[in-house]
Amino acid sequence: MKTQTAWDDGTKKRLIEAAGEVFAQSGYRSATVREICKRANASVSAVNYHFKDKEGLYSAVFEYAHRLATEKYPHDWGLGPGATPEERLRVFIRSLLLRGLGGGFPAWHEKLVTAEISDPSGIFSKVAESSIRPMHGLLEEIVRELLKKNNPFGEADDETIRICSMNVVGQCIFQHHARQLMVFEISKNMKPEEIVAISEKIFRFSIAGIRAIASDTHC
Amino acid sequence: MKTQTAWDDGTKKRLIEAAGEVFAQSGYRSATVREICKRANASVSAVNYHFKDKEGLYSAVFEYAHRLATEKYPHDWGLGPGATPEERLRVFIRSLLLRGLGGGFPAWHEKLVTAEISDPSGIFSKVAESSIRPMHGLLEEIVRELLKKNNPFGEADDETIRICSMNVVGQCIFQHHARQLMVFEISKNMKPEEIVAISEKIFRFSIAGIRAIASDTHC
DNA sequence: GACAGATTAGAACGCTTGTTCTAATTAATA
DNA sequence: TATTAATTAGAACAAGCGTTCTAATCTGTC
Repeated sequence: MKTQTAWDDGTKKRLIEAAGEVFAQSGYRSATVREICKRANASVSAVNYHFKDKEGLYSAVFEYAHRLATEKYPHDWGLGPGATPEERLRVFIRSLLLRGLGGGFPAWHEKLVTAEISDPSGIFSKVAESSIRPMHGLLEEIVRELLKKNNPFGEADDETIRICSMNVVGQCIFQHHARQLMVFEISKNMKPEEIVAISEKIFRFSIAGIRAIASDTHC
Repeated sequence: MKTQTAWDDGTKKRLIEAAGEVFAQSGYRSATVREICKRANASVSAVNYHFKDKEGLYSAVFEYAHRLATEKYPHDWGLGPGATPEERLRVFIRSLLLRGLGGGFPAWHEKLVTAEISDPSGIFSKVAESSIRPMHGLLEEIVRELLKKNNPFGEADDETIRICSMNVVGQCIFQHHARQLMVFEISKNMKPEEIVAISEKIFRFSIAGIRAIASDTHC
């Protein structure tokens, strides 16, 4: 009766992880179930049995990847409630980069996101709402605090907050894009120290940028 | 004998423009020749006759789009040779955004690039080298001057220059991504004033970021 | 060992893809 | 007008896709 044991070490997990790689590399439409099953050493009927659809498999992959990624690299990396917005931004950027640029299992989560961005499958909208939205909200909250802190008299409008947030995310996402383009094999993963070094540069870049924008708002 | 007249107003041009839209929206693999031909009011054999392949059509589209985009929005927007690097960066960012966010024909060029980034077709590497490389080189030259200008004693290494350049491009590219994700219909184009306003914010953000990075380099 | 349910293997089906092929049509020249 | 080449239309083809189906196998319980 303990059929759930299969989840941890059975074909179900193997399928999810193989699918994650393929989906991340090729996008939803271009990925084929046969390729996924071949990598997972499973039969094509297994995906139908466990997930009903290719679409069901994709949703499962996305949820699994998101759970793993945020467990390993949370947005608030052991930060106390009294942390300054600067610290929170630094940690946010570092986590986002570690999640996407590192090798191994949680690596293809961000690649999945970026693949979805330029070739929307439609499934994304339903599934990713729950994973993207709160992340986005957290970042905007950080940016709002930073803007207010650096210009207490001016009022930061939503448009300004949104653009600053997008600038931060854009810098991080583009790291995946560019490296995926340069290096053909996806498995070429970077050392954590390198990733942290990059995130530090992006952090300083962004902090200065936000402060500049803050002092631009007519007070 | 004047068979080249067909290029300007014949099915060849219609095919290219229809293909541009479809490729930009769906990526190379997901786009179908039948859909392209339907939009262009052409027969499926026309693509084979004029371009030999789906791949040939793609290459033609890319070259055409790149030519149109850089003609309409050059990287150096009527700037004299004595322009400051700050001015050149502002113009660079503005052109990049106008090229990608505006509606109409040159709009899908950048979308093509971003689609290619996350779902590389392999054709890209050959074709886009000539369009991406010089753009990238120009931006790195601007960044190098800015870094040196803001810290005459420190020497800016290549890694720093590259990351700053990537940050600038990442912010611009992400504007396409995010808006493509939010708004489903691709034809939802923005007004030029809005685009310029965004580019101005990104410029101030980036200038401040680069200056911060410059003063970080150990002198 | 025997039975029942869970799981897998692999062929089969219907559909869509890119490409090719032949006949029809158009355009230009003499 | 006759002839020749350029272009188009639309059916046809092989390959690949996601999915479904049935028989085989495994797994746990009596």
